[in-house]
Amino acid sequence: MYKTEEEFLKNYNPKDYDQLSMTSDILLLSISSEKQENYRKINEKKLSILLVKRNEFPYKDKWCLPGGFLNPNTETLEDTAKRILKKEVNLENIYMEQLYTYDNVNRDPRCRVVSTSFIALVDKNKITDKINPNASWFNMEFITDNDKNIKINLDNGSVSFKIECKKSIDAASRSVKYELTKNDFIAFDHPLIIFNGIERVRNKIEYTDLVFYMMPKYFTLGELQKVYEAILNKKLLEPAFRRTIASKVKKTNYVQTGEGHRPSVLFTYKKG
Amino acid sequence: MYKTEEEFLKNYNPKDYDQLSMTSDILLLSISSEKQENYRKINEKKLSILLVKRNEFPYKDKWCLPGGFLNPNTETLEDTAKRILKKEVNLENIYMEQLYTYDNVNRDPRCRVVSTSFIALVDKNKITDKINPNASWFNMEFITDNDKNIKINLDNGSVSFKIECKKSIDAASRSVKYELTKNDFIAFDHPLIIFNGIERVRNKIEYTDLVFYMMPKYFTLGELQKVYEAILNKKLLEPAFRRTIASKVKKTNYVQTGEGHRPSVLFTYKKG
DNA sequence: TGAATAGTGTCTGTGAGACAATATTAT
DNA sequence: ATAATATTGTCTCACAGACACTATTCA
Repeated sequence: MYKTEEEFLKNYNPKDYDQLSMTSDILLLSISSEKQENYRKINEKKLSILLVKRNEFPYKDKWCLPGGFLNPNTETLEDTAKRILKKEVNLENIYMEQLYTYDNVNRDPRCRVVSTSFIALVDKNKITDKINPNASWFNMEFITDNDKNIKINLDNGSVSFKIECKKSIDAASRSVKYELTKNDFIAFDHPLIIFNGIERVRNKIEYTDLVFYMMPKYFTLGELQKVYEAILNKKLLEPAFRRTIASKVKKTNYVQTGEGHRPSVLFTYKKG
Repeated sequence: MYKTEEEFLKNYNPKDYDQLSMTSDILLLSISSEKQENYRKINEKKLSILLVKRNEFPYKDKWCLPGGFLNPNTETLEDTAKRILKKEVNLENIYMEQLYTYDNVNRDPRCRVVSTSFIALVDKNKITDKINPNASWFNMEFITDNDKNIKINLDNGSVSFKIECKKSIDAASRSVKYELTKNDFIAFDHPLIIFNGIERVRNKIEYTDLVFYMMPKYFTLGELQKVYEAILNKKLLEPAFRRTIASKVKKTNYVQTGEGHRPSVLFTYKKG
């Protein structure tokens, strides 16, 4: 055929083959802090995610993860994700990691679309203005402690709905598969991305410092523990928690007062 | 614009937007067993990977991972990977998991190609005939114990070459990045896939049963330990290894004899 | 004063690291 | 007999789970 690579490349036309579109979808996670009626009680912590209400076909009026099409000429998938986040919540330089690539043949009714998903973590307090009016934070509540049937309630203050799935774990590879059993409000296969992303974060906060991307600069160990508990959806023992977290935090000279109980020392994240 | 989703979809033409091509690349791993001169010595175990010699542009005459273009109309990326494996090594129903999606804008000189990579594990003994003549198993040798600069020697009996990289670990997320420092023989960004894949397998054999996909039906605990050591690139203590592996294996009534030392009991994989 | 959280002490059991000792084979 | 591996015993140390105890604040 061709004698040199240059010659080959000059004659190569990608349009001779079937092509496809790709999107980046972002699971943006943060922590909500809900004031309690009882002044003594500590603020409740919940994991929350950003959803966007679609005002175009397909899945018009359903909620979905922020996402958008890759520009194949200029962008990496992470570039796309960053561009979308900038647009939706006006945020830059936040933590992001690739989650998984979703590629069911019929996952998008428009055409063949393969989507690479990303997990992004942020301290919600940093987001103040210029959030897309169609975007909204939903607090997550894990309804079941059951490890097989996972029920999640999503609530943004005015809308509330549930997604449910059956989780199965392959014995040998420990890889997790989710079979969606309930979903009336979320578009595409995005519920699966949510389930998988939470799984990833749950695993990783046990052996990484990922939580701190969602924490404010100063926090108490009690708050930090509540955040762990919200993500893992289980109670932790205080002494054990403090022992294991000790190497990751640094005590400050500040304390948090005015709360009807012994004031707690404020800590910051200690790298390394 | 459109009043119904059907109407919208009828008028939607993906060709109005820039599209791209995708490939699946497969890191097929197995274990080699090398006879020693000394009849008493146990067979040496090495991790080995399948590479294919390219006989077309681009990267003509270089080696690469088995891979191929996704057919966007019919296939998932895993379907593509399976089709390729069937073609290259005539194997079906082997273990496979998605590794990572590689999407540098210029990673392929032909056009924009995003590649999703898969890890596949197999017991090499099952592969006997009908292997693609351009494909070849390369034994891997980790030259440095250094955790930052990773040097891997690849050898298929007639060709031998090295790939090297600098590994850096993000403190907070524990995510690993590789910067390629030496590679003269492997096409595309496939060395990165190799480094990442080995990392994944190393992590996962510690808490999953993945090794057994690469083991024959019957094996001794000594062999199994050698396999772990080959993958992890470090010596393990025997009593500790046996304690931890105990729940995953089942003793049989067979022993392996004829080897100049106390015969060892043959074990099989025990699920659950 | 008391409700509520903050923070510390310590006992126990599990499991990995380390080293030692014994067992069995082909040449 | 010996080299080489197979297999088991056991001591120690680190660390998580569990529970108990003390400290401090504001209404």
